[in-house]
Amino acid sequence: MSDVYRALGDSTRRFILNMLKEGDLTQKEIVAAFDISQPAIKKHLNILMEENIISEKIQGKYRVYSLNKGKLQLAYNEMLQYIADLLDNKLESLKNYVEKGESRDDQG
Amino acid sequence: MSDVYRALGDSTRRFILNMLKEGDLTQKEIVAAFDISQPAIKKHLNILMEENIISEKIQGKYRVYSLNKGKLQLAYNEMLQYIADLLDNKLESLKNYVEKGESRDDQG
DNA sequence: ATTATATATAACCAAAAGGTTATATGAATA
DNA sequence: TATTCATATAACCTTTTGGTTATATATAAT
Repeated sequence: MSDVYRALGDSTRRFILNMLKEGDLTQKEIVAAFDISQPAIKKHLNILMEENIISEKIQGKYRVYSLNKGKLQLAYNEMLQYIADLLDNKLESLKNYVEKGESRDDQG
Repeated sequence: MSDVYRALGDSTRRFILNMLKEGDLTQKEIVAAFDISQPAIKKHLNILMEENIISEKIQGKYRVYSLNKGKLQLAYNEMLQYIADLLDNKLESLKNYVEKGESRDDQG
């Protein structure tokens, strides 16, 4: 299992991902959304890129960042599989659980 | 949001959870499974207990740890929900994905 | 060509995380 | 009772993490 936990383990990074959900953004735009410095944001972006959760495209003097949804989906599946195995869960009920937050037929 | 990312963000702790899936274990047994010291393991156990992902039962001189499956499921649900929101995920396709490991229709 | 803008990078810092050893304590056993 | 075993805890160390400021570089605009 890749270390998506690390990448998602920081609230600034989670917020960056939330921003990128709405659409691609330049580094400048991302920096502007926070109270921390450009190098600090850059480090977060680097971490997200190391985990392949976002990717970077050079556009002149800009760096445009976008969500790597394929990778996120893989991460999602890995985690879902992991928890399903761990709990001997029926994927069906887990699916409901995530989607609706309901039907906790606790088969622990 | 509780700090599940922190609790699950360490591979030693995830391994401990895997061990506890098989059944309750004493601290001694858990320590024996790793190359790190008893106090180090104890710290990991404390973190997992702080997040209520495991619980401890005193049995004489032993501490018996058990997985709190309901809470673990909640923790994973939280993370899965976060990623699902990022992806606007249809969980139907994910079901296939996990079950058959196929159909990577990269919708990046 | 000069200046301004966007980003990259180096050097540094404080706090947190994960580990250690040494030792105390409480329960079981010889 | 003395000893051993399982665990707890204190003190400490190193590395990582998340941040800083200062400065370099590359592109864009004057």
